[in-house]
Amino acid sequence: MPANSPPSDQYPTSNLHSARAGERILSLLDTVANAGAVSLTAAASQVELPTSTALRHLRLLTNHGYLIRDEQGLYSLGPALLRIALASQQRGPYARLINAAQASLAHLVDVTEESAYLAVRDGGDAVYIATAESRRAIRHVGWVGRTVTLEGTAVGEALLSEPEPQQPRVSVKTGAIEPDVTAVVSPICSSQLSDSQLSDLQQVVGALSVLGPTVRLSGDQLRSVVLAVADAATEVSRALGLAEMAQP
Amino acid sequence: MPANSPPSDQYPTSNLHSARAGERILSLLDTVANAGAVSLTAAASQVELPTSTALRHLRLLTNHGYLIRDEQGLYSLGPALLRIALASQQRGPYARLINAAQASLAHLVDVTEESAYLAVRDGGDAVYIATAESRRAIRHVGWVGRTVTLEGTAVGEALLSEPEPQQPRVSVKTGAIEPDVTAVVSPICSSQLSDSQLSDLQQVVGALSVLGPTVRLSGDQLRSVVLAVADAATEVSRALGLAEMAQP
DNA sequence: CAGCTATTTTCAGTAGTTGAAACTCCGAGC
DNA sequence: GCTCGGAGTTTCAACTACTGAAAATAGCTG
Repeated sequence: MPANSPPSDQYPTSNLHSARAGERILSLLDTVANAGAVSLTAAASQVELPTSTALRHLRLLTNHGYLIRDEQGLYSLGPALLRIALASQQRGPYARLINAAQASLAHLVDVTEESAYLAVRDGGDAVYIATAESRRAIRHVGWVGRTVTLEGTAVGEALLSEPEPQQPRVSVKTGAIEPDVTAVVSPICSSQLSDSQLSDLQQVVGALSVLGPTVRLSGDQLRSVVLAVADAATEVSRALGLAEMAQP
Repeated sequence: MPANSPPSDQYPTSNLHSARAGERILSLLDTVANAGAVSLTAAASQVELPTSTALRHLRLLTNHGYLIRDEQGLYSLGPALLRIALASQQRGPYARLINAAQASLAHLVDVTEESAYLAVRDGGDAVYIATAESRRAIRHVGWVGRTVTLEGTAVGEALLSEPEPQQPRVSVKTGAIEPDVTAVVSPICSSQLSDSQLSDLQQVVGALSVLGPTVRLSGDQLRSVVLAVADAATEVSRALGLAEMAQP
């Protein structure tokens, strides 16, 4: 439960007034997205607003197709939001990252026999945005679209780490989110080459995770997974760089 | 270009005040989604706002992760939207539809050798929300997340048609959106069984489209595609009904 | 360096937003 | 059938959060 993603640091939050109406609208949107389907009163109490105010905002969102209201009066995500979200998945700035990572995710599954994920930062959280699933009977599934805090997690460590393109650091954590699950994560760097000077300033743009039951991730097995993840991350970073050449 | 989706009819638009700030924020989101990557001034002029006002709203969206701003100052869709997209694909009200359709989409590709899409209504437009791609060298791709008008298109005809569960009507149109592309579309019905009385009132909830180059869609080939699409649509409608039984 | 354009900040006026309260609707219990 | 309670909707006066012109700043280009 990543909370109603509060203004989230990471961005300088230069405060020229605080936009109350807007904040509230976005909070409501978040609430509905997290809950799946909410009633007016539930949503209102969640964001601590009088129902009359909440109703007005929810109406706005509904009139624009961002939400829909079913016959029982429950709000859920609407087609307009889906449109934008899908557009972002296909053509947005993350599309290239997802493309570049897909092959490496599959390869990671082949080598490690555990599920592999791609994660990016969203404020103070990490979101898993793509996956390749392990083929074993017991496996880690269903985290695509989920968000976890950056604090005290392996993904967090990776996403917040300093960019080190050549020798990516690998983070390993056990039971940070769920008990008996071990995560092996390495950051993906992109060479944001600023046009003016060719000195490319590196930046961490995502992370590759391998997630599996702790019992299968220890000793030699763990060691080989760590190496595989490190390799995969460098591979993706490189692929990203090449893609950048091709399509500026 | 579906315009900055204006309050869009279809919804009763009960007007208790008009929420200016909110309207503008949503317009800006739409603008960025359509444009892909926009500068402040471009976005501002698009929605006809002074840059100072636009800046404030764009900041809000950025602070919440709905947009991101690259080093050149261009705005594009942010990670929060990705999160919502994936969540909605898994748990949202369209998840069931997407699930029910996935198999039929794949089957349609096998049978017709053309790309197949699933579309739903969004105000006065249709949005393509899922696809299975043809495996032929020349094929229709990349329309997921795209929106087309309902007027004069085959999808439009299907989505606006009266629900006829048993014998779904198939619409065929050539060159409505792009020249040399033919669309074959059939509506998907769901039996929204209202709890009180068991008389289920049918409703069109989506549409299956097969899209391909006109040269390959004529004569006998076209005839067989029409049949395939009709079958697939009934199949999905049926699957939806069953799913409803299982998970109320 | 001068001149341009894009972006950011400031600030006073006011129109847009707010929420308590009153009202309606609907289902449950008696 | 009538009453009660909770959820949703509407109203409206109060007020503050929003607005946008203008001025300041940053970033290019010749």
